[in-house]
Amino acid sequence: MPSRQGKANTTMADVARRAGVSTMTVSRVLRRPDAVTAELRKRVEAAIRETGYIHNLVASSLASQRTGTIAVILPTIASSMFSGTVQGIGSVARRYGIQIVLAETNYDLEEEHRAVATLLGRRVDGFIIVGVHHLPETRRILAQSGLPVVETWDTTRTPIDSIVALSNYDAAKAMTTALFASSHRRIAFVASEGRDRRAEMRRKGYAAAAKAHGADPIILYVDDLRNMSSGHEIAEQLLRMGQPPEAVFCVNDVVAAGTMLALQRRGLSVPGDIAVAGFGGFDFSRYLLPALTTVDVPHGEIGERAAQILLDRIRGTSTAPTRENIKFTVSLRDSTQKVRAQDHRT
Amino acid sequence: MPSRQGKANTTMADVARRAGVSTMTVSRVLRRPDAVTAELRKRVEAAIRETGYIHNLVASSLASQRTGTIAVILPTIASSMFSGTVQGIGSVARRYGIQIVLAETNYDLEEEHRAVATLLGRRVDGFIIVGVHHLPETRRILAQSGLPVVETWDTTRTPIDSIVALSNYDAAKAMTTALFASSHRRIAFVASEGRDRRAEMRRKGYAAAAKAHGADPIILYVDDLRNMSSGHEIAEQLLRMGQPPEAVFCVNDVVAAGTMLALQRRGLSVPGDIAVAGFGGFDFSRYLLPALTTVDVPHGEIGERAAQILLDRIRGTSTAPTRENIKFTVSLRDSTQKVRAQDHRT
DNA sequence: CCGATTGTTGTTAGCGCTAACAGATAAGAA
DNA sequence: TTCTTATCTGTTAGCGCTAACAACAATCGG
Repeated sequence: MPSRQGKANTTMADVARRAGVSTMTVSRVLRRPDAVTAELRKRVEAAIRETGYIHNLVASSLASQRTGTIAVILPTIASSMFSGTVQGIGSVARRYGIQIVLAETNYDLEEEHRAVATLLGRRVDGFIIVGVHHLPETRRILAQSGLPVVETWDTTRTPIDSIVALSNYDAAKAMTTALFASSHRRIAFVASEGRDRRAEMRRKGYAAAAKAHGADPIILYVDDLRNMSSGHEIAEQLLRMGQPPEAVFCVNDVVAAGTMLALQRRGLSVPGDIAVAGFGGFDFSRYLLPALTTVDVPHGEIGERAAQILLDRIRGTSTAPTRENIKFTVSLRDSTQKVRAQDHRT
Repeated sequence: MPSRQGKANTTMADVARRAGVSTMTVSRVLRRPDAVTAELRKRVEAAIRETGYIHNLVASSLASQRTGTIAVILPTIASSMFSGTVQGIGSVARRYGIQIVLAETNYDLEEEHRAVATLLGRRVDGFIIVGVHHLPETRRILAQSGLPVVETWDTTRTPIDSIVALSNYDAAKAMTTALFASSHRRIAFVASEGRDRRAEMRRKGYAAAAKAHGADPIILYVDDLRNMSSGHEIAEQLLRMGQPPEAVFCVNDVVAAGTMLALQRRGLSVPGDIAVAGFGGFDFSRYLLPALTTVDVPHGEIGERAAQILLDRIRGTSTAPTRENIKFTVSLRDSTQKVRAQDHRT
């Protein structure tokens, strides 16, 4: 019977015919070249070249029950927030010839669920998910699928499967403590109302450290944690306060940079008038003027470890859930050190 | 015969049996719900819920010869360079229920070729590719596949298929001319030796404008156009020059920001001592201090138009190659002076 | 009241590939 | 030599779904 499409694509059978072998041999040349004698391999490879054959991975996936892809589910791909993580994942995945499929949730659990469901439908071989907070329904379908899952960038006692854990709480607490140690006394925190659990944990870590130092937490809220424009809102709020804080610890480096620039734009000196700290150790932070104090997180390492754990589980090298804790570093730089403050010009 | 895997997944047949219909009806409920009577649809939907069935899109793709995915091929996904474009594509794709698969080339044509080949193997329904310069072999397999292709972020008289064109040459020329118009006389350009054609075109546009104003082009080279650290190299080079230029036009905003901050760090004033301009209109540029003069490009619009054109072609709404020209704007801001923006068209 | 039209559901035959196993051949052991 | 054993290639039977068409029921105009 003729093709349903009428437009005949080159298939493995065409290659096999041309090389005078079975399709199975062509398949082997493509997937495990060592399993075929050099002579046959050469003939098949020539036939592939001559016919312009392209291995149909859709059919291959269906037959082999493996797609050779892993899903990476992020709150956001647009901002630079997780690009280091993605790169780390990519470097490992490339080594194993595994493809990555990226999905974005916009910090929305419903969207996350939809992404997971779709990717299960596409039969990815495993999941790396940023965050540990999911809909019960999401946990259910993931567990039911039996696929390996690595959660990351947060910590929990009850991961779905494996976890590359980072304690945002501890990290924010450490930064706050360090700020107190550099003799800042009134320290505010910039947070957002909302659905980002990692941001919440940072706020709590800050509040705990503040209380431990006998200080009342001062929390400023902004809408968008991904945009430097939030810095203007912060600056306004700070200037409106009767007794502004000496230091502002922002939930991430983007907001911190925005805040610092907005303050400077209004003629204030950082850290002279107000010190500013961020979170995340984004690449640009060290180049700002003054260089931004931040909680350095090894973005690439998080991705690499998550990918390695996932791939070990996919390949069956590892069979038990793994937990790995990621270390952070409080990097005190000029934006909070009064000593080396530099003058600044608009 | 038992499953080859031993582990029986819920299939459409299970759902059909439970709902007392044929698999075809289940398939219809999933793909074109209107084509099924409400009564049957409800029964099938209930059966899907009860069994926890997940539509196997791999099998679906193989049978229907459509994957419902499009490939987006970018030089880099990590930097913020193309995140606006991706977002634009995403907003359109979501509307049509189409998934995006992202691939990264690292500005390497060989890598681009590998990405295209793999994605052809995954039987994506179409391609959006940043750039118009490809290996002949890449053009060949794309053309041979018969799939719609939209190239973008550059311009050419011989696109593979459709194009959302931006003239980097004209844009850089316009910026350079604008800088001359604001009475800068010695204007340098920051470029990279290398494989990025869009960067090359900007350099040429700059050089053309410089010559048109009777000035000798001054070109500074850096290695990495994606990293703010390049700014330090530039600052060093500038300071080492006997007669430094009055303005530096950087190939993109990241390098421009890095340069500006590196100059300021060395105690120079921008624009007082040296004016700095960028290219791309990245979000952060307006928040810098001073705000960065840049060539504003409608990132989101590029993505939206490319996606719209591609999807029209996939759906057969449009059958002929389309060309669309994207407008850019020279946004003169404080880093060079204070004048109004002007419009141009590629 | 009947053939034609429209709308809905089922049947059949693959989509293009690979797992599992069988068969063939060469190499090594007894 | 004969019997393993190891290595390579081919055969068979799906993987789970949907396009195309057939079958059937409902609706309609004359």
